Amino acid sequence: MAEIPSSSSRAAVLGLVGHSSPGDRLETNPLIRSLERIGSLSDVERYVLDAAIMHTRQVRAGQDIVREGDRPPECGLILDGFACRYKLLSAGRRQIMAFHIVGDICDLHSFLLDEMDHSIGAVTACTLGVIPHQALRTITDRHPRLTRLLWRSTLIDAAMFREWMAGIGRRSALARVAHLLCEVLVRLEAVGLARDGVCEIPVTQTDIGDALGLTNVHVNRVLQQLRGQGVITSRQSTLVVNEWERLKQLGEFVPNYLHL
Amino acid sequence: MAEIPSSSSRAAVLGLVGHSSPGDRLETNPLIRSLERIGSLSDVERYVLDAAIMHTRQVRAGQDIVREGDRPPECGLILDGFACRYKLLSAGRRQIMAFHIVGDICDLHSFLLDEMDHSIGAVTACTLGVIPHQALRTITDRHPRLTRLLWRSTLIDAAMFREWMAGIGRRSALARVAHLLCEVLVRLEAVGLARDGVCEIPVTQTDIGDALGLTNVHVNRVLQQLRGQGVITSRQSTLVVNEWERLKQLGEFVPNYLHL
DNA sequence: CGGACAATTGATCTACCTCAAAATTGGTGG
DNA sequence: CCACCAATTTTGAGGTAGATCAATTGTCCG
Repeated sequence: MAEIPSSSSRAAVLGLVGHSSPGDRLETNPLIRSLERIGSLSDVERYVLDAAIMHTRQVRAGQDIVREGDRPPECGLILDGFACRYKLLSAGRRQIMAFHIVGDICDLHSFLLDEMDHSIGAVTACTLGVIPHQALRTITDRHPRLTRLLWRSTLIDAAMFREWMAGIGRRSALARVAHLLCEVLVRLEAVGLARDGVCEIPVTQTDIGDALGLTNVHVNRVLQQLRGQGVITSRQSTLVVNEWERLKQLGEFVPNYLHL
Repeated sequence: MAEIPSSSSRAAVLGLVGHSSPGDRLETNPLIRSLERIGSLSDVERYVLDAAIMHTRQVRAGQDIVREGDRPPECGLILDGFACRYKLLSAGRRQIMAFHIVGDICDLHSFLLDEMDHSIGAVTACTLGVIPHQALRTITDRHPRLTRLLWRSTLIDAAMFREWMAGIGRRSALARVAHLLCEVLVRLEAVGLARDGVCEIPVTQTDIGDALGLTNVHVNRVLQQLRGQGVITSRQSTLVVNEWERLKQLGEFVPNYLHL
C-alpha cells in the first residue's frame, strides 16, 4: 500500500466553515466528542484540542496511513472512514490488531514511541485530522488533564488488545466472530454510526479472519451459522443484529474492557 | 487467589537503609532504572519518583495482586518477583496477556481506568513498591516529562500485547514458544536478570500454554522439540539458550516492538 | 516418607486449515 | 442500461496441527 496524501486549509477541516459558529464547531469536532465520552473538558481544553488539528489528509481505501518502520511527525485523528492496525508476518500472513473508527486517534502512540512497530491501513477511504507531535508536546507540557485523557484513550486501546488476545487464544471461532461483531456495534453506536443493532462494517471476510486468527473460508462458514440461527442478518457490509442478547452470549461479550 | 498484603516502613523500601547514601538509593531504585532505560531523568524527577513509592507489599506466589473488577487506590511496582496479567473465561479457560518482571509497574493503567478489566497474579512471591494514585496525579500535574515517560511505558506494554496477538493468531506453536522465550530472555537481560542466554523463568508449562493459547501438553512437546534440536537446555525453571540466532529465527523474533 | 504439583507419554479426536473451483457482487466504461 | 472485470463470497473435499483424555513418572518440600 502506498499513500496518497492531500490536504486542505485548516479552516475547512471540519467541513463546517460558513455553516456554523465556532461554538458549534467545537461541539462537532470528533476528537472532542471522543474524549468527552471518557472525561469532561473545560472550554480552554476544547479550544486547545480543536486548535491541535492543523489540516486534513485523505487516504484512499487500501492505502497505508503509516507503515511499520515509519517515524511520523504527526498523528491522525479519523474524521471519516474505517482503518485497521496490522502486522505483516512472513509468507503473506497478516494479523489485524484493531479496527479504528471515527473519533479514534489511530496512531497516538507514535507521539511517544520512536518508530512504528506495525502499520495502519485505511480499510475504506479515510479523512484524517492531522495533529502534529509538536502540538501534543505542548498539550502534555501545559494541560495535565488533557494529557491524562489522551493517555487514557491509549489505555483503552490496550484493553481492547487484551480482550482480542483472550479471544484469539481461548475462544472458539464462533465466539470470536460474535465477539467482534458485538464490539464493533457497541463502538459504532457510541459515535452515532449505529442504531437499533444496524451498522455498516465495511470489512471483508478475509479482514475478519486476519483480525481473529482464522481463514476467510472459516469466517464465511461461521457467519452462515450465525445467519442460519437468525442471530444476525448480514449482507455485504451491512450488519443487522436481530438477537443482541444471543450474540453477546455466543461471544461471551462483556463490555467492561471498553471503559465507556 | 486471595491476596496476603503486608507492608514495611518507607525507609526500608529498597532494603538499602544504612548501607548506602540517598544518591545510591536513587541509582538502585528499579523504577528509576526502568524509566531511564527509555528516557533520561533530571535529579528532581528521580527524587520525585523515588518519593512516590510509599511502602512495600508482599504477595505470595499464586495470589492475586489485583483482581478484575477492583478499583485499587494505588499501583504496584515490582521490586522482586514474577507476575502475570490474565483473564479468566468460562469453563476454566485462562489467557495470560503479559508477564511482568522487576521494574515493571504492572497495573499502571489502573491509575486512569476506572476498574480493572483483568487480574494480575503473582507467579512467584512478589515484593511490590506501592505507588498511590494520588502520587501519580501529582506527578502528572507537575512533571510533564515524567508523565510522558510513564505513558510511554504503558505504550510499550501495549506494543507487547500486539506482538503476542500476532503470534497467537498467526504463528505455529513452535514459533510462539520460541518467540516467548526470546522475549523473556531479552527483557530479563535488560534488567540484569539474565546473562549469556541463561535465566530463570519460574513459570509452569501450563502458564506458557495459557500465555500462548496452547495446552500444557502441547507446550511440553514443543519444548522437547527445542531441546531435542539443541536450541535450548531447560530444566525446571532454568532456561539456557544454546543457539540464540536459531531461536530468534524459529520465533520470528524482531525486538523492535520492545522499543528498548 | 507422603502428598501435591508439574512434566511427560500415548492414543484418539476434531476444529479449523488448505486447495481449488464456482457463484455473486459491485464498479466501470462504453 | 448493459457487458465485463476484479474482488468477494460461497461450496466441496480432504488434511493436519493441536486438543482432549487419561495415565505414569518425576520433583519438591514439609
